[in-house]
Amino acid sequence: MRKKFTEKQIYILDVAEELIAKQGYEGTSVRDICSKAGINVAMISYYFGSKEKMMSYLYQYRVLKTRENFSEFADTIKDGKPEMQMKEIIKYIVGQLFKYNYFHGFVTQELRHTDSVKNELLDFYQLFVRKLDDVIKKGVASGVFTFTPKPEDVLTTIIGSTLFVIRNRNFYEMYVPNKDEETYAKEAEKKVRMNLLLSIFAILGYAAD
Amino acid sequence: MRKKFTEKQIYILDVAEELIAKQGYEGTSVRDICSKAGINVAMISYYFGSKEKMMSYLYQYRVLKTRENFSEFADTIKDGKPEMQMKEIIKYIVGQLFKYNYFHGFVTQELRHTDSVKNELLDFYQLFVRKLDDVIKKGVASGVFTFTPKPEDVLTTIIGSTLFVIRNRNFYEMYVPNKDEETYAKEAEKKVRMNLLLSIFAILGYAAD
Amino acid sequence: MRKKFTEKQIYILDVAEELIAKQGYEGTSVRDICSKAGINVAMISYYFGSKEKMMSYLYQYRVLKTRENFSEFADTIKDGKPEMQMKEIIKYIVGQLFKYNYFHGFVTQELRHTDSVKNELLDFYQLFVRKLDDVIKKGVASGVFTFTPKPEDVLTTIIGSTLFVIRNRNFYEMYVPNKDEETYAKEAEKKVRMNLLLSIFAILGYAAD
Amino acid sequence: MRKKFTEKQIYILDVAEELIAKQGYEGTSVRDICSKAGINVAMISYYFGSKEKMMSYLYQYRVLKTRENFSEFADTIKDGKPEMQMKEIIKYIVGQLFKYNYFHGFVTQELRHTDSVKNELLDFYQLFVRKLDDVIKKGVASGVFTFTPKPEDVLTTIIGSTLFVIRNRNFYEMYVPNKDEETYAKEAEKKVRMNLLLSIFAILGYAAD
DNA sequence: AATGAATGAGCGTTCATTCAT
DNA sequence: CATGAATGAACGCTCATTCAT
Repeated sequence: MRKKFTEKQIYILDVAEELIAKQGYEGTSVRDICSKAGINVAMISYYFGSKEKMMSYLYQYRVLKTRENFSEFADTIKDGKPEMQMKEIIKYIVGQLFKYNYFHGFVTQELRHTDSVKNELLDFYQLFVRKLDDVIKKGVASGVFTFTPKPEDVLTTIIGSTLFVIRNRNFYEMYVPNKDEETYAKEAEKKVRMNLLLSIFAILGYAAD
Repeated sequence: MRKKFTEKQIYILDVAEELIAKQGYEGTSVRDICSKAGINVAMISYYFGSKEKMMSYLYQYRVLKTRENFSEFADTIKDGKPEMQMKEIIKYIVGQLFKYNYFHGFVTQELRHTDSVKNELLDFYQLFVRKLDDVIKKGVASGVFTFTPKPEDVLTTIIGSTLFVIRNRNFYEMYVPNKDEETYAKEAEKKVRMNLLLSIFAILGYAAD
Repeated sequence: MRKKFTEKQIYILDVAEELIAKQGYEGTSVRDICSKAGINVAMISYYFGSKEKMMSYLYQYRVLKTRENFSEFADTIKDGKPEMQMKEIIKYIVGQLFKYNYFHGFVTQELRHTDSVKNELLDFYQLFVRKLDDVIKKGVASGVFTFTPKPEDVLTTIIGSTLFVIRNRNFYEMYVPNKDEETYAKEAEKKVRMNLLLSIFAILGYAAD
Repeated sequence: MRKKFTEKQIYILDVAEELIAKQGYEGTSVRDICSKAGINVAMISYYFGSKEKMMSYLYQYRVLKTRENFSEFADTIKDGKPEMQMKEIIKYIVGQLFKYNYFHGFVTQELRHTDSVKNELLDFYQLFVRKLDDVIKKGVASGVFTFTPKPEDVLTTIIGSTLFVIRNRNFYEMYVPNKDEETYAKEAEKKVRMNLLLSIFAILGYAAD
């Protein structure tokens, strides 16, 4: 059963997420979070039980939101052609990772502690895998795709490449025209998306006509 | 000029690397490291000056080793055909990441502190970019490759996908036949390598004959 | 503007002062102070920020108190005759040094660190110098004193002699009749005061009639 | 029985004395001393047994030297008139304190630990007390002095005033014409000596004619 | 006779958490 | 419901000292 969060709790989770993504879980003290959030140091234990539980709730909360979001998204593309669906999925995943990079930045790094929680991420990834599987199969059946790469590998390429770009900004920005804080993210996102589109459509043996 | 390390220092760095990769820099105490290494708590300050300097040395040491290793590798493939070279590069990078995943697991996460050090990593990545660029251009010139994807994007796909697999074992192991501790790594490495080969050769428009 | 201290802070400062006067700043650990005060080791950082800042506050606090105290004292003698005033000043300074010897015991020894703080002590000493100057000049003008020794030298003799007695108890107690813990201080104070009265009135060429 | 010191030990003691006088006993680490002396960190334990014992030896050594020195001095004045002797004693004590202020600067501050050692200082002070007593009595007998102040009080005034000046340089230098590092000490010494001469001859009721 | 590697204890400080209000 | 004072444990580090050579 999942926890319902109050507005204040959500606010704290947002602050915590940002700091933790920047500084790491251990590198972010409860005092940091509370100070930035303008609340009492005792509040995190008070609201969430402990720092670690807060982390768990933060995780839960973001997964929940992302699931809901993905459902909505899946709906919007359900009637499209496979190649369009694939293109939209790539765009969606890349976009979400860039938008919530705070979250995804720590999700695989900081959750060393809570194994239970990892299963939720698993379920979540499998949502994507299943969706990709559908699209690939449908495309192959309709003849628009030639090959059938494993959906988990396609997902791996999408998420892996995007996270690498996000986490290695000082590397990737050398190849991105605009480097100022505001536009970099947009340019980088575009570049990695283009790369993934080419790469994945190539491996699918997409026969554009 | 770079520091030379004694055997004992290297031993400590190895222990530290493993723990830090698992638990993060802040999550790994000096006491943890010394306890696991069977040495006195004072030794890290004694040998390296401080925990942070140790981190820097660890980084330096591993980059140094990897550079040397890459030079040797580059030599062994310098006379091959482009498609063979590309295949070997992919195999090499994936293999190195799996072998030294301890190191690469934290390299982009834990080095928030030392900007100077990031530049070394940058130089290092650019070694790969240049090599990939050479190979792609040569392949296109000789007609074996049809397209010219950006080398930085190819590198991004290779490293990103591999790290994702390494860091999300509990996801990827669902699609890997053997899951026991010993053989998993080997199987996962093979799977991700195959995926990358297909993916990158597809995007290169490789015309096998 | 100066910091206001809570009762608990003042209590800790008192404990710290006593220990530091006995054992020196470096020789007194935070654990010593907290243990004697019956509080947690974290409290000194908690209340004062750090051990060093605590030292600074301790100094500030005592100077403040002593200044206030001196103002009151100066008022009580302002209408007396110069010889009476001089006598009272000597009595007052000696008395204060004996009473707050903990503080004066370290004031010139332990404040190697904080130059800023030394200026406050300087101002403080100059208060005495000015007052002594007034009294001497008035006494000479009225004919009750014959000579005009420098006020800074008079102060030097008063404070120097008294501190020497306080700090070299095992020397001075040989010449003091009662040596038990309770009465020694009183006897020693009386003896040094008598010596200073004789000495300073002699140098002033005091013509008693 | 007293220890005999080798040249190297004396050298180390000299270095230690200077540092300890500046920074205090606790504020001076064995590493500081050894580093400044250009010797191995283990040497202090090796030569003296421990840091604390070294301190004790340092003390012993300086007292020994000062005793010998005083004997020589006492000889040179033994045939003079009491007023000349008194003048020379004051000059001698003040001079010694200024010359060996390193030593005297910590003698009453840092020897909190070693009670045994304090007795030696006691003996030493009593040498002065006896000498002063002789001179005073002789002067009174010969009619050149009128009063008989206690010799321990005279000594207290001499040592106390001088040490105060040495330890509170930033106070006293306000009243000293030359303040540069080289000449300050000389000027301050002269000023405090003049003050003591006036003060003590006044209290002795010295009838110059 | 002297070294330098290594130790264990203790340092000042910060941590997440608790508790009385 | 929320606070802020207070806690004990752990942190990275430096200390005087020891020990094998």
